[in-house]
Amino acid sequence: MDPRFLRTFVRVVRLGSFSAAAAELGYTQSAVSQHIAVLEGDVGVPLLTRRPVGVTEAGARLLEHAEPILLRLDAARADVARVASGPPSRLRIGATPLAATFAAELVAPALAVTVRVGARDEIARAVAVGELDAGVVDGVAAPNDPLRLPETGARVARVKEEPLAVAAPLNHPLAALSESPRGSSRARATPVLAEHPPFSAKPVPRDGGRARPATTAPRQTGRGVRLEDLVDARWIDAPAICAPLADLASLARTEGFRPALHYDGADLAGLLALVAAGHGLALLPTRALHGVAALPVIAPALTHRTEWLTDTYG
Amino acid sequence: MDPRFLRTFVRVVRLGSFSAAAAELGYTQSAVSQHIAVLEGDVGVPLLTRRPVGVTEAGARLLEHAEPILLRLDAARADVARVASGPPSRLRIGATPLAATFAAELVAPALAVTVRVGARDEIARAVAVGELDAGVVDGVAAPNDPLRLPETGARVARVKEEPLAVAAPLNHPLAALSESPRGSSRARATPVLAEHPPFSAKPVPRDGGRARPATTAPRQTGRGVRLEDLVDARWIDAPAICAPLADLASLARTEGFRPALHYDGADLAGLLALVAAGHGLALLPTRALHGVAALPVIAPALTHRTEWLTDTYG
DNA sequence: GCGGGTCCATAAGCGAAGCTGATCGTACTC
DNA sequence: GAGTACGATCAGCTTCGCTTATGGACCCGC
Repeated sequence: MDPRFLRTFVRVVRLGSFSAAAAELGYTQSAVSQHIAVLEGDVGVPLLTRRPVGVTEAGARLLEHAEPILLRLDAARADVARVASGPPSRLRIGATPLAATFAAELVAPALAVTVRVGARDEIARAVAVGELDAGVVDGVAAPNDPLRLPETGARVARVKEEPLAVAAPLNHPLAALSESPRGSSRARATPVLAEHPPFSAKPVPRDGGRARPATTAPRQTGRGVRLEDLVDARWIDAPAICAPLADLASLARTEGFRPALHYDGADLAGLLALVAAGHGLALLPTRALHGVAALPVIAPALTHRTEWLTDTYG
Repeated sequence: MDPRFLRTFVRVVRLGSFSAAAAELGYTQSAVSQHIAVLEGDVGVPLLTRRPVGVTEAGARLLEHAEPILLRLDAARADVARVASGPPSRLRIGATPLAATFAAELVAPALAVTVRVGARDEIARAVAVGELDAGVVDGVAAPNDPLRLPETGARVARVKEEPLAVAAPLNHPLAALSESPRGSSRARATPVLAEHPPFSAKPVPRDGGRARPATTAPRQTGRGVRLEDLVDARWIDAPAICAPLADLASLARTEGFRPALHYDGADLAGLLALVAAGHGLALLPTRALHGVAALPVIAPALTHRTEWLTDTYG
């Protein structure tokens, strides 16, 4: 179970080829073949099929352990390197597109700061591995539920939760439910802060003392939409921005959300324009909506959550 | 970052001695010294102090990654071995003392079953590593919060949540608050099942689709006690049974729960006898109480949670 | 203060592990 | 049926990691 072998195993599976993996990893094809042979000899069963290359059942089980293990090894090295190098002179921050607005308001302007925008898991990995000093990521989750990030043992320092709404064109039949029908004026949502540490000062270990309120958030009972009633609506899937529809199925415990339109960009404005033009609905934090109707989501209980990830010096 | 080196690093730290670690691991002292030297050369900073042996800051950071990594490696091997060996003929179940009662009611009596009782983390580790086929563990957590178990990528199949109560002698001044003052009759609590999978059939990946209800549990507003009002009471700490007082501090977000009596056993009857005799209070699931007053806990929101851990064949 | 004991570091040597380059076998293509 | 692509296997060499042996620092009893 040498991590080097696990690494080549993962790469072989990803590329579907021994030779290609060898090329990427800087080995000869022979070495890769031997790596896999050693792993298979170790566990006693074939992990891969050959011609074509594919994972066996046993290989699949190994694979779902191998990636977190390798990630954690990198995180360990990065963590140690951080204490060795002391507090950084410049701050590298990563953020998901919607969360990027927080990066500005949270950073002390003392240091040279660079901000990198990327996908959620990518940011989380980069923070774990030390490429970034901090990250701000967002996503949809049940209230007080942490976002599901790669397991790195990283820390979540601050948390913010905001209400979610379904973005719809202003002339949508359900727009009457909108919290405050508005034109292009800035949305005036009242964010529901998680009660506990609304931007607490002290970093909290991710799995250890994960921030958790003793009481539950106030239950919204007023008008709004139930997501399951919108299963058959036209949805715009914008996975780079917020709540990929594929994830929604498990979050809302409802099958069948199918995208009518796939939006591959990371910019909010383009998505909102599509919504406003009636191409479909999108699930977004209320705060982010303008120029469209915001239908509050009353069921299931979901919030838009923003987490601030740091290493120890964060 | 060879896992073998990490393993000896962990062992050296635990034993505080190179030589002792070498003896336990079947190496020579020289090999252990070289292992540590290689690790230190790899990361570039000292991980240990010598004479006396202790962890440096960097070493501490490595240590908190090393143990989960090693555990996960064992889990990976065990997971692969399981698919290789097919469904087991006999079922080995582990359980924490209070959860053991569930093991009986949940197991199909088809297979030869052995039950092993142990501490929570020990059971979770044994399941991950394949020593056990399933485990039933319990603990105190905020509603809908998972128990904090070692990270193994294991699965939680079923979940049960029950109300908690403070066990007090029947003549305790607060006993009037008791839900139903009773003598030695069996407690008649109405367990609050987590709404989602009240013993659902399908295993759920621990971090993936972790069971999470869309709505929040009904809020108990009736009479009862607030834990913070009992900070200065005499508590019996029975960490082997339920809710070590040390953990309570973070769960209840209240410092200062100090044990007046430390109970080192794992049997409930002995603990209840101590409570009944007035030696102190204990926090336990209501269902487990008899012969004592059960003061419902109204704040903070905590439940007694039982989780059913399985490998894939569970 | 000195000898002995304990403990970790270092050096030398050796066997095994792991990588490369070359070759072979097989399946697919045209 | 020749050509090509890809993985398995073999031989040889380098490197790694273990042991044995030794060295140096600290502690203790007398």
